[in-house]
Amino acid sequence: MPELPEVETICRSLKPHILNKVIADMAVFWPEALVGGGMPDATNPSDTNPGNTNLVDADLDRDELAFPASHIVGRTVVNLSRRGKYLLVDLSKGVTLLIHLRMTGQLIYHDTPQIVANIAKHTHVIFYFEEGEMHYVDPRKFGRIQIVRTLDVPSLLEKLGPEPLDEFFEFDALGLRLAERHKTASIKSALLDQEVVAGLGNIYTDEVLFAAGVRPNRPVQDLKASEIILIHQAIREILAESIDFQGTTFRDYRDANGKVGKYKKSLKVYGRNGKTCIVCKTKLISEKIAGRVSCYCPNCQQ
DNA sequence: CACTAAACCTGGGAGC
DNA sequence: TGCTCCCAGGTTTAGT
Repeated sequence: MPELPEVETICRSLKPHILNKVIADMAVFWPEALVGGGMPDATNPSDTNPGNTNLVDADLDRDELAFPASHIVGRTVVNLSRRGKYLLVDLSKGVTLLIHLRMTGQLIYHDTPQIVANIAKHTHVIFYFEEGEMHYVDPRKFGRIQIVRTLDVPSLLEKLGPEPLDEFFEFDALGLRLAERHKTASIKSALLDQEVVAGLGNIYTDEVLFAAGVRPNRPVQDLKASEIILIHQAIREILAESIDFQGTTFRDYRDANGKVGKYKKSLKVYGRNGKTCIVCKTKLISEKIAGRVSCYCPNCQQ
C-alpha cells in the first residue's frame, strides 16, 4: 500500500494526535508485528531472536526483551518523521519505533476509547494514550513495528537511497546511483530499488515514467542524460503533488484519521490498463516488468 | 550480476 | 450464492 506520499501523509496526520503524548498502555494481539532489532524482515527468524545484537537498550536483559511493552509504556512521543517508506516514532529515553507498513498496514488514531465491537478486524497492536488510542491494523501481516535504540536508526537505514524531495537531491545523484547499481536492468526495476532513491513503489514509478516519456523496460544504460533529468523532475513533482492530495487510495490505504487519499483521480497510467492515454488517446498497455505489472503508453513512452 | 520465483498473508474481484 | 482461481501498493532470500 503505502509509498512515500502515503507514509508522509500518515506522519503528518498522526503528529498532532500523538506528539508529546505519553503512551499509557498497549495491547498486543499479534506479537509478531513487533520486532526486537535489526532490519525489519518478516522472513528472517533472527529478528525475533532475543540474542540479536541490535537490541533495544544495551542494559536490557533477556526476560525484559520478551515483553516489548516494557520499552514503550510510560515513554513520551518526542518526534515523528519519515525516511523513504519508513515511519519513525521517536520515544523518550532513546527508543524509536521503526515502522514499515508494507502492503496493507494502517495506523489509525481514535479520539475516544473504542469498544471491542468497534475494533477493526486485523488490529494487531493498540497504543493507548491518556486520551485516545492508536491502532495498528494490517490484514496481510507484512508490516512490522521494530523497537530499536534511536542511536541505531541511522545505521539501520544507511542503505536507503536519497530522499527524493530533499532540496539537495539533484539529477546527477540519481544518474550516479543508477549507473552504479544498474546497467542492463530496466529503469522500472531500478527506480523500485530503494537504494537508488527511497520511497518509490509500483504506482509512482509508473506515473514518473509516463511523465518523463520513458518506457519502463528501457535498460538504464541506454538512457540519455536528458531522460534522467526528466525522470528526476517527474519524481519530485509527482511525489509532491500526491502529498498535496494526501496520497493514493486504491483499496486499503487510509491516513491516521481514517481518510482516503485523493490522488487516484490524478493517476495517468497506473491502474488504467486498456483505457486511453490522456495525452494521445492511444490504448495503454500493461506488461510485467521486474516482476511487477507496469502500465504505460506505447506512443508517449519510447 | 541480473533476473525470476517464492515466501510472508488475507481479501476482493472475476469467472463459472 | 458459492466455489475456485488469480491478483494486489513491499521486501528479502534462494535459485537460475
